[in-house]
Amino acid sequence: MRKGSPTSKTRPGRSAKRDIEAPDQRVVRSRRTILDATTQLLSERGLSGATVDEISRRSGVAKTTIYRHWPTRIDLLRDACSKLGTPLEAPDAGNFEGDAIALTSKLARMLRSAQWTSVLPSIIDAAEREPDIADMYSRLQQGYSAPFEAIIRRALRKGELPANTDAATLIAALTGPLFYRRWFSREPLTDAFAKRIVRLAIGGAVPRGGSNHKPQMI
Amino acid sequence: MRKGSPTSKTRPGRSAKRDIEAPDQRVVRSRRTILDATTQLLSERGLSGATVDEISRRSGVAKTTIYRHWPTRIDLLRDACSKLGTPLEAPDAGNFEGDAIALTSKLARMLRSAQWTSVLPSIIDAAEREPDIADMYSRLQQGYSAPFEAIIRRALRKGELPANTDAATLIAALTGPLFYRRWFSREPLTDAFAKRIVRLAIGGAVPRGGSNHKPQMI
DNA sequence: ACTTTACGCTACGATACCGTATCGTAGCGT
DNA sequence: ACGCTACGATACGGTATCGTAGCGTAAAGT
Repeated sequence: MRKGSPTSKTRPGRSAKRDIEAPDQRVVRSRRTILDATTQLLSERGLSGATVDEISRRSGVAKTTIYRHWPTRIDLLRDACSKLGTPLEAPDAGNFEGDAIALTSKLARMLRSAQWTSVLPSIIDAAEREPDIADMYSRLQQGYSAPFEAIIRRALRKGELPANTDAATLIAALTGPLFYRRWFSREPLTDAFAKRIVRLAIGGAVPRGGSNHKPQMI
Repeated sequence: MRKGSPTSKTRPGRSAKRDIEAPDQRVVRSRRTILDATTQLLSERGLSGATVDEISRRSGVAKTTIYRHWPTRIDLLRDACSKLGTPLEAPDAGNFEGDAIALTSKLARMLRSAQWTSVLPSIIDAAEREPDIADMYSRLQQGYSAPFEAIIRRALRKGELPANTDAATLIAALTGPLFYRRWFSREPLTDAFAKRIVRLAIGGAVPRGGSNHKPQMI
C-alpha cells in the first residue's frame, strides 16, 4: 500500500536528469496527447464534463496511463487549465485610444472565437468554492489583464491619462463589458462593440457641458 | 408502466379548480419547503451540487415527494432558478448620472452580498451548452437590465443622452465592469467602484482637449 | 365516517465515475 | 541483446446519483 505499488505510484519521467535533456518520447507523446484531449473536452463540456474515461477514449491513451502521469483527475484538469489560451501582446499604436481599441478588439475576437474560452464559466464557478482553482484562475486572468496594464502605464507616462487614474478600474471599464456581453447578456460581441466601449470609457457619451447640448457622435 | 404508476405519475394539486382557489396546504408547504432548500443549496454548491438526495435531507421532505412535484431534477432546478432574486427598481434621482449611480450601487450591493448570486456562474456555464437553461437565464437577466433600460429611455426623452445612444452598449458599459469585478478579476466590489465606473462611462477619464492638459478629477 | 389525496420510508435497479490491481507487451537506453 | 521503463487492456471495488416500486400513514375534502 505504500510506494511499491506497481501501477500508479511509479511516475514516468522521474528517474535521472536525462529525463530533462533527452526525455523518453513515449512520455512526452502521452502527456501531450492527454493534455490536448483534455483541453478539447474542457472546451466542449466544461470541468464537470471532462471525465477521465472520456479523456482516455478520445486520446486513445489508457486510463491507467493517465493516472501514471497525474495522481488525480483534478490535478490533470488544473494542469490543462493553467495552459489555456495564448497571451495577448500589448500593441503600440502611438496613442492610448489606438492601443485600447486594438487590444479590446483582440480580446473581443478571442472571446467570441477561441473555443477554450467556453470553459471559463466552469472555472469561475469552481473558483467560487475551491481556493486552489481560484489561484489557478487568477494566474490565468493576470495574463490577460497584463497587456492592458502595460498600455495604461505607458499612457500615464506620456500624460495621456490623468495621474490619479486607477488602472484596475479602467481595465474593468474596458474589458468588463466584453465579458459581460459574451456571457451575461449573451449578445453579439463585435469589433464595433469593442470600439464603442473604448470610446465610452475614454471619451464619454455625454457632451461636457451637461444636458440639452448638441450630442457628440459616438 | 403507463400513467397508473402509483408513485410519481399522479402529481399533487392537479385535480380540480379547487386546487387553485383553496389549494391543499400540504402541497403548498411541500413545494415551498423544497424550493427553499433548493435555492439555498444552489447558492452554496451550484447547479451540480444541488442533489435531490441532499435537497431531501435538508428540507426534510422525502425524495419521493420531490419527484411527485417535479418530474425530473432539472425541472426542479429550472423552477428554483427562475425564481431567484428580487428585481431592482428604477430610481428617479432627477438626472441620469444620479439614476445611474443609484442603480449601479444597488447592483453592486446585490452582487457582493446576495447569496443567490453565487449560483450565476454555474447557470451561465450550463447555458453555454443547454438551450433551455439559456432561455431561463435570459429571462432572469432581462429582469436585471430592465431598470437600466428604463433610466436610459428617460434620459433620452429628456435629452440628457445623445439620440443615437445605443442602450445595450451603455448598459454593458455600466454593469459589465461590476460583473467583471465580481467574478473575473475577483477584486472588491465597492460602491465607490460602481461610482467610478459610472463617471467613466458618462464623463470619461480623459480631458476633452486631448493629452497634456490638466487632468480632471474623477 | 368515509374517501381521496398527499406524504414518508425503505429498498431497489441502473448508471456514471473515480481510482487501483494485475498482467502482458512494446519501446527505449545502453 | 538485455533490462528498465512506459504503455495497454481488463477487471474490479467503492461511491454517488438519478429515478421508481411498493408499501403504510396522515391529513385533507365531502
